[in-house]
Amino acid sequence: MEMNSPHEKAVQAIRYGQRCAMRLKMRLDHPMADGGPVASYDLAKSIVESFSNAISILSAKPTTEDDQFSDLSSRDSSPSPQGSPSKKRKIDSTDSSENWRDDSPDPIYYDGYLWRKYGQKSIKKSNHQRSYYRCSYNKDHNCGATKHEQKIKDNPPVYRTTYFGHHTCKTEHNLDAIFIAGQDPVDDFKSAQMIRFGKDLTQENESYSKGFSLSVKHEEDIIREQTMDQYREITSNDQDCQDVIEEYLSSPSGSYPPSLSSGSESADFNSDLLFDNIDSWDQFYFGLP
DNA sequence: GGGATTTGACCGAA
DNA sequence: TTCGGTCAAATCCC
Repeated sequence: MEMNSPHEKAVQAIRYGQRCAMRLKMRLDHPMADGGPVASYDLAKSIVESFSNAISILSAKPTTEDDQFSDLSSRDSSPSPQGSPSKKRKIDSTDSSENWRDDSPDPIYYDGYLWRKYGQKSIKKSNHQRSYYRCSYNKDHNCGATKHEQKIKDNPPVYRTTYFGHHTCKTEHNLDAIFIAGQDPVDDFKSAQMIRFGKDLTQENESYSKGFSLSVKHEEDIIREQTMDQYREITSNDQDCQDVIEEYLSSPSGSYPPSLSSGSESADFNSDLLFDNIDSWDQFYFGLP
């Protein structure tokens, strides 16, 4: 599948979100109609994901040195410390290859691993404190992975997370597998595909230890709440939704979007998802079987 | 009560 | 001596 420029990818992501928003709007306007098997929550999830990905793509500026160290992944595109090394940079080429840094507009709430905070320090040359974390399995599995996180810019906010060491716990609690299973067909989307929502994670949790599952479930709930907040904001913009609905209704076939016509790009987004199974969106983004 | 976080103390490197 | 990383007791929260 040949991908287009980052700008075109962002447009495709936005269009996809627009289609999902349109369908959600239709469902809200006509709650008694058969809206298909896809849950409204899943539609909202896809909307948020697609817009987040568009933002991530458009925010990337690989021209400056600082940005070359940035993987503009947010909490809804959290990094896999070892999952996508191509998107990260070594801090020091002479140092161990396990050191990575990651910049994000938000603190990284979830990056595929569980961390326990063990310290916080004021840094001389910074107005912001640095927080120190080590892997929660530091003792259980003798995992030596650590990271520290610090706000390095105020406006716009940039949080820098620096990772150290290997996750020796990874083989037994490999949440990363959820994130990096299979190869994503669109490389530039990798940096924005780290969140896992709802039932998929819940199903995965069943295979983990009790405590681990509870911790992950907690983060999942946080993410779900954040998504629902964004969902409410989206659906509150009624005029914009109405414009989309009108565009949809004006389409002779009723299919969406009427303007998604440039051939190859429509193939990259599974429009069937809008009327069938939202899980295929996960397959598209996360490469899940 | 137990696990997670906070925060001042401690320590080593520069 | 300063600074950054870690320790560990105190505290918080479920």
